[in-house]
Amino acid sequence: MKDSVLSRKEKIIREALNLFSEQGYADTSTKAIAQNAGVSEALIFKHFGNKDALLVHLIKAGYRKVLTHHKGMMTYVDSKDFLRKMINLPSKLVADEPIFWKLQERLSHHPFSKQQHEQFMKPVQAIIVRAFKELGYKNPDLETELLLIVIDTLWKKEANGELDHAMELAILLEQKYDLI
Amino acid sequence: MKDSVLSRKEKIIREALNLFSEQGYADTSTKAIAQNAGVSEALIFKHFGNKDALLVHLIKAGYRKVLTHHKGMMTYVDSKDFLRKMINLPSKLVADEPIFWKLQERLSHHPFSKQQHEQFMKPVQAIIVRAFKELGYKNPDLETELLLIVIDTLWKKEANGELDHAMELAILLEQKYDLI
Amino acid sequence: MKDSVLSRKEKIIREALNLFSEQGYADTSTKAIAQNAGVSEALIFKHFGNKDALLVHLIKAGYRKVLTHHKGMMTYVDSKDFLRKMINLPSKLVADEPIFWKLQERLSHHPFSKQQHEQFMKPVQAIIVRAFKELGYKNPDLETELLLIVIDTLWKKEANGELDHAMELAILLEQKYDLI
Amino acid sequence: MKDSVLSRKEKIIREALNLFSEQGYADTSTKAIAQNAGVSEALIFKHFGNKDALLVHLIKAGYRKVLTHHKGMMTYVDSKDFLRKMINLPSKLVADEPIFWKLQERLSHHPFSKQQHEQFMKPVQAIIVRAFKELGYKNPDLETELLLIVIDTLWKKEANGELDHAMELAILLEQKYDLI
DNA sequence: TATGAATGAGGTTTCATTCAT
DNA sequence: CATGAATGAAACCTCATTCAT
Repeated sequence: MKDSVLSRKEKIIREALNLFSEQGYADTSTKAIAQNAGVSEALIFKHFGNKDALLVHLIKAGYRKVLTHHKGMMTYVDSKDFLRKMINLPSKLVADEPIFWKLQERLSHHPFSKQQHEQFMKPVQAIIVRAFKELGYKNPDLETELLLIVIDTLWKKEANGELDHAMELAILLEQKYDLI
Repeated sequence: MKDSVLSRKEKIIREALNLFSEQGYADTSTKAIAQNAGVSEALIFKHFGNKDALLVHLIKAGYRKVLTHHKGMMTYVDSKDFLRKMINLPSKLVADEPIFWKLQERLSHHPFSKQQHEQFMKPVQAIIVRAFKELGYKNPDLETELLLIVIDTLWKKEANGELDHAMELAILLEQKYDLI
Repeated sequence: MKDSVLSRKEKIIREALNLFSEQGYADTSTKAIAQNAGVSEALIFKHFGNKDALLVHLIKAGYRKVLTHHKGMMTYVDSKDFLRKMINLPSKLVADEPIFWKLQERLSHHPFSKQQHEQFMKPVQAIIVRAFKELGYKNPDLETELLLIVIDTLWKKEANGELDHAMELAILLEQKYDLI
Repeated sequence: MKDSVLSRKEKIIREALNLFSEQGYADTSTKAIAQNAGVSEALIFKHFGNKDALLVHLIKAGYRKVLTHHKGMMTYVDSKDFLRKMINLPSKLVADEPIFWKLQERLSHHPFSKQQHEQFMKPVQAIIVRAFKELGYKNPDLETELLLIVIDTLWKKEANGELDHAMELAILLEQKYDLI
């Protein structure tokens, strides 16, 4: 729609994101990206060097945006508040950058994608453990692992449009953890 | 080790399974499969027609084996017993056919893989709903959705060797659902 | 002419030799080779792996042929005889495998080409030194270096069709070294 | 070191000379030249039109410099003196413009390079013939051809750093032609 | 003068697949 | 049943070059 105000580089980024997230990395040719972006194939390589570097750029840029946007989201007020935030994080993240998270889900086996996601999630883990501890849970580490599993699937399904009752599920979880 | 007693076709199947599950479908060439199987590339096409049909064969065969092996697993004795079975299903499945489930996880976006998995899981869903109903849960559908989410991630992580405390997690879940 | 009796692989070899020797390695595309050989481009890679390996094959095969053909040429009867042989070697070599030596000249900067040629020439050097010693030359090493320089240019020019009086030059050299 | 006092055009010339002479013409991209020169790729085309014209410029400029520098070198005093000059020409030339002669050697198949070199050498040939005639050689033309062959290899090897005993060889040649 | 942005043409290589034997 | 020889199509990428600024 606002095609004309996007630079060619931005068009490439947009179409690469779209195609990678829909068809996967291997099944998206640089030619297809170029055509969808209305740009010469060579320009992709001028801007990003090679196909993999384009993907890496997408992922880096995505996490950068996510981090600046959700900085406040990670702040710890009290244990219950934090767990509530965690439970609702998937919906918020995906609502903000739906295509990026779809990409992240589809490419979860790409080494860089994997690494970045782990790096993004690592700090969270420790805080969840702390929260469960404060709330007197018997096995905070295991509780954390379980919650992270749920969260992990929540954003993946949501990004894929496979989650019909995201909000209800969040509420159910909040009840189960007695956060409400 | 028992290379010599495997037919050429079986060798192809074995190596295709290995490679697809490790590197994905698109990143595994028929040449690589043939080489690993010690077989001519052409033989793959004699036996399976084309690359996609080989994958379809793998998936069908996998689910066939799973179904015959775990028929009893699905039988409904009582609600608590069934939920317990469901919670422990991932570990059992993956223990039985680790590579198949790794494949299934890696190829979760392949249309046939997806379809087969849904078909495999559909019958279960209804029974879980029933179990939750019998146990007096307020929102059995939502509870089912949540449990299925957990189960889904359990087998995926387990198949990928990313689950360290599978058993403890199962026990934790059983406690949470008051099954123990 | 005898196109029909040449295998496709041999046709590739023949045309690669022709084109590389005429236009150089970098300026000869694999497509051009394939077209001249009446063969698909992919076949080049099936047979040789990559373009450089094709060149290496050409060079190796060339020296193999040269060595088997000129084994006797290198035998030492007496000093004068050997020097005479050396002086006439260029003409003989080029007469036998003109295109190969043209290739060798054009590609003298390619590392493998260079290496193979040095390896081919090294044994000769020592024997020439010995011959000059036996003939009482004051500085056999330097005399050898000079003779090798002449020989080196002789085959290069001859391979390039730039030597009009090869035989006369050989005779002149034989006179200068008092071999006649 | 004196980077700052070189104009951009001169930097291009310098780096093109370096790269062409080291890697050859086809294997040197205009991008590489621009990067080494710290200059935009487009500037090469502003200054020289196209890649080939840049090479032609290099060659022309090289011979121009060589000619102005070695004008006296070609003057004929007497036959022996001239032959002595010819024998020592390679060392002198290469000492003066080592990279240019390396370029000339590497690009000996480029039509313009070839043509210029022939044009540069042609006048010399006639004078060498005259010198050999004056010295009473039986076959002055053939003697000239041989001497030119030696000279040709001398500067090529010297330019390539493959000549260890240039001076000794020159002396040896002077002795052989009785010039000392 | 100098550049950054852009591209068409072409390069090498890989791929899934076919076919004669 | 099994293969070796062969290929068309397409992949990623590089190149010399142009043009607006």
